[in-house]
Amino acid sequence: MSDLENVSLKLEALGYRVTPSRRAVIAAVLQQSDHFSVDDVLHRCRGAGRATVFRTIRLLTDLGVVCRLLLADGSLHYRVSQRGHHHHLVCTACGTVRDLDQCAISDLMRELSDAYGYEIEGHWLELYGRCSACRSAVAAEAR
Amino acid sequence: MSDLENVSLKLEALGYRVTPSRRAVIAAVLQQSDHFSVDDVLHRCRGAGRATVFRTIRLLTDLGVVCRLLLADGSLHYRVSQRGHHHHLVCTACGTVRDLDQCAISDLMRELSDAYGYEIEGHWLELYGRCSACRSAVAAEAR
DNA sequence: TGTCTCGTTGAGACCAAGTATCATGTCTGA
DNA sequence: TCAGACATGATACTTGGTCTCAACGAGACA
Repeated sequence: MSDLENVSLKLEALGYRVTPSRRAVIAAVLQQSDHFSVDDVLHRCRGAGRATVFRTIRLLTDLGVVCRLLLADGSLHYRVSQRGHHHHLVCTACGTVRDLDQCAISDLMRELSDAYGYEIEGHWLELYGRCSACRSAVAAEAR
Repeated sequence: MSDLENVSLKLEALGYRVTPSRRAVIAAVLQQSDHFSVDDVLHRCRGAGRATVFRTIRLLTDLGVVCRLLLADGSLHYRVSQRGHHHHLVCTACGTVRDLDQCAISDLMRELSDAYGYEIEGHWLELYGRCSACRSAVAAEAR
């Protein structure tokens, strides 16, 4: 079963209609190999209106099909999400993103919860750096 | 020496002029007991123009006098910063913010750096939850 | 078949946050 | 005194997103 059908079934199961516009947006989103902005999706499905694209992406975010990604410059992008809660490691040079295998700070949250008396409900963590490929490219140039 | 003078000296040391508009913005920022938006500052110093307020707050951010704070709803606020790099614990009920004493994930970053071959340059971490006061208020109501 | 309901649509107005531009004012150092 | 740099406020613009609204269309039901 394709990803598109998978997502369509998810939507239908929750009582949402799978309209041609929604299919177009979902297909455009699933085509993206890396992270993307709403604008990228808008360009890929000219037929669908701005509002529809925003609505559908929000829907996909709520469903966990895509996740939000805060870039180092503060702009908000999206990314197809293969798993549940996780974090990102963003290369500031080439822009590629790696998902971290699991939420790396659950222990930390327990600690903080005890130390400060907070009941921690959520968090936002993004890490920025240079991937090994970009580092070796820079090293090669320097030589 | 007051905080205002302190910041003024910092600015002057870096070659910036301390103009009446800048003083007004800095004073308005320092008056804020908790986090604030640019709009809050705009309301407090009517004399200064929008652009000047934005410019001055960016300057203060670069100087480390204020830090940026991402709220749970995604909106960007600012907060007077008493220390260097640190993170925030935001109460989603009453909105108060606690600074974490130190960067809590430096160990984690080393681990990830080794595991993924990234040279980690920066990160963004915000934690959201309910403070002990809000939790006990809810508990009292439930009784 | 007709019609009613309700989710969905696209267009476009609107909003908030921030930046760019520009004429003008002010400071500073020669 | 004067030129040049810095800073200003007003305002237009950009970006990213939401709201509104009339129209559409699928499904339920008589």
